[in-house]
Amino acid sequence: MSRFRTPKEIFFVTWVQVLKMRFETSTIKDIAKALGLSTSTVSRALRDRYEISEETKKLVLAYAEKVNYRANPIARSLKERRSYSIGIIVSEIANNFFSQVINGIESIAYDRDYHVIISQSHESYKQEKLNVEHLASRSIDGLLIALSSETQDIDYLRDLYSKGLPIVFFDRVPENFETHKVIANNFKGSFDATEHLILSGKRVIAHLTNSETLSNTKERLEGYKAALSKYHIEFKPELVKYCQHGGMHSAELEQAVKELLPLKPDGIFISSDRLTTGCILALKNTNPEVAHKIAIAGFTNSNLVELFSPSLTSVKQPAFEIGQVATELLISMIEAKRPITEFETRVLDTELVRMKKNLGNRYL
Amino acid sequence: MSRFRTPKEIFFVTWVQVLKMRFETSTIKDIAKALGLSTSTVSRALRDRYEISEETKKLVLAYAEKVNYRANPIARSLKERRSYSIGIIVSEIANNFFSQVINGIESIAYDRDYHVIISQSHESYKQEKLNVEHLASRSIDGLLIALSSETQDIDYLRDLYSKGLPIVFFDRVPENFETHKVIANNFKGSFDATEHLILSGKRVIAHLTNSETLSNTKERLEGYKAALSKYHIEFKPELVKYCQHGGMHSAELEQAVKELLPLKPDGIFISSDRLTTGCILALKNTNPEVAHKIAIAGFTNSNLVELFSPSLTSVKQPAFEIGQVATELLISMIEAKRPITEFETRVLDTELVRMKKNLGNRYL
DNA sequence: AAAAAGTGTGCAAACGTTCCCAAAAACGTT
DNA sequence: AACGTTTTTGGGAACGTTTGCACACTTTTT
Repeated sequence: MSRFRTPKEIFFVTWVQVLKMRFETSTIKDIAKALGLSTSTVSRALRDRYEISEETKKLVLAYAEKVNYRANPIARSLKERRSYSIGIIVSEIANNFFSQVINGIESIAYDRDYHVIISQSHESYKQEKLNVEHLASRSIDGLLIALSSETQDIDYLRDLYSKGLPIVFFDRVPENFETHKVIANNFKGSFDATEHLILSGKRVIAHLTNSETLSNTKERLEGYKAALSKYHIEFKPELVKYCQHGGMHSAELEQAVKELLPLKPDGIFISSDRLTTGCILALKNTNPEVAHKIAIAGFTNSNLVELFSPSLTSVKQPAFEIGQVATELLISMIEAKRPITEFETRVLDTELVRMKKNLGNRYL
Repeated sequence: MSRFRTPKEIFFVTWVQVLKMRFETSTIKDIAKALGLSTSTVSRALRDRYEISEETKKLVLAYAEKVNYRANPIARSLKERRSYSIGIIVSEIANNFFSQVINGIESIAYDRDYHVIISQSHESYKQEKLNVEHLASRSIDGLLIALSSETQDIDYLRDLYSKGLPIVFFDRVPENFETHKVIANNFKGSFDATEHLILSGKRVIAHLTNSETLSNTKERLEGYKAALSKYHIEFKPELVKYCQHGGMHSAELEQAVKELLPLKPDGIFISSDRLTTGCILALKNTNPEVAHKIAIAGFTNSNLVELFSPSLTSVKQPAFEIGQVATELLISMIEAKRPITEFETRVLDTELVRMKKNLGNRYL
């Protein structure tokens, strides 16, 4: 019995394989041959190096144009050991905040000739780690990441960082990790929102928030507390509810609402996009009769808040700008002449969008 | 006077360049050397080829594991002339429909070891073309695309296709382009929505829709017409408003609303996600007094419809599934043994989510 | 006992670039 | 006229893989 020496795979020729034969994309070599030059000269001419005479450059450029030459970025990446691409990790692109951040990132990246690869963690630590490692193995030049709500252990990021992968955190940033970070002014945003609730006469203000471990959870809690304290309202821990999964599971939210309502809050301050919309939904689903009696203020970048009923006061983060700034910092790290040692944490102000009284109250 | 022979660039050493020296990622060569084997053997062992003895395989695998070997996908891409990545073009990731499609795409792609690169056209033809060409030059193995609302000329896609780039269209598909396509059952979705409006007593039903050139615009118009006709309601062309930019500019929507209202519609059927939310916003902004008097039914995949006021009846597309099916078709093309000649257009059913009476009417 | 077949491994070329190093050409200077 | 300089070009290795082919060794067949 002999082993199968010529297994099927050998005859398995895919369409790509057939096509690549005539997917005739001209290379530097072709140009060189056609023009009777060497590949080095052509390469340099195309990259507009000083060593090449104007004449030759013109010649090469014209011919390249004629045959519609496109440099092969893969080959370039291999040679230069970098990919001109940056990785992005967010929990969910369907989240308005993150999609706006991504738009900001792209606006800068494309300008600087980087391209971006987006990955979603879906608020799962496992998924996050998997994606980051996948990206790293695709040799991205840098990473922009907002941690998932589950993430506690960031040693895997430390590892990559110490191996030379530039990383910039945004929105959800770790505490003990020395690199650039870009966040919204969470304290002030929360303070303003809570104060707004107080000024409109609310006294029992609950706080619904994300996983306790997230950086912005802490900051937002502080803002909430500070506002209460300014108006001499006692802080009651039982009015604060944490959602481990960031509102990814509706059960989690309904549970939180269920626990909160018996405490008779007349206002709720909610600290994240997904939680805000999720909470209103849960409220409407489980206790429609009180949904319109509780004033709500929350972080959200939804551009549809004006449509919501019950209406709410929202804290809008400068998402686009956060993306831009983070990208600028990242690219500066990537292209820095020496390892960076001075890191900055940029804090961008939020905007409070007050509920429109005329609309908001009409249906109360 | 001599030219500057040693320009600054020569001394411009970036951090990446420094780092890649010690970004010690072990290669096949290293493994080979360490184990006293040839690179070919190692390569084959890692790819689990039949020619290599079990013994050697074990050895190699163990060592690779030990030094945490990661294959360099760039090198592999260069050699194999494919990148194991597929490009996606949508108009806007912030759009619920598209972000759900993307989730569907990813769910399949990652399983099959492809990774995805997302680009946004922002409903601009120019941007779309630019992005596609950028992706193509990054040697994606295939393309999934929903055309922008501006797009008329798809010759540039034909070009790439004829050069061997597999393309699958979804949602917005061209007519005269022979390839796989995946769409929702737009006719039925529109019919159902329009019928729903009629059955709830509306008789003057306007239709707000996307650019006239889009495939699904036509199909949805037909569904709308068919429902009218079934109930012997005369079709009036002046009740149909097209939005060239798909609602990207609020002025466009406000203009449409302004033109529509004098015709005293008691119902509006809207044919796209962005238009639906945009129209309600425009209605509320320009004519809040009538906003709640007009029944609205529209395509949208927003998971927040329940929060909207005025509430609406929505047509939900099976976005996730559309993404999955499109990806499966694309990968089948990429990996096909011979050029495909039989193409299919998959049509997936939509779901009508009726407005909740108890909520919807409470504030009328 | 020799030939044939089966099995495991290695050599070397290729993928399309970039860039170091040298060589050739053009130009001045003595 | 011979030699330095400056400017322009080319040769060829390298980046990390994959793979056709050749080779050597082992086993089976005749």
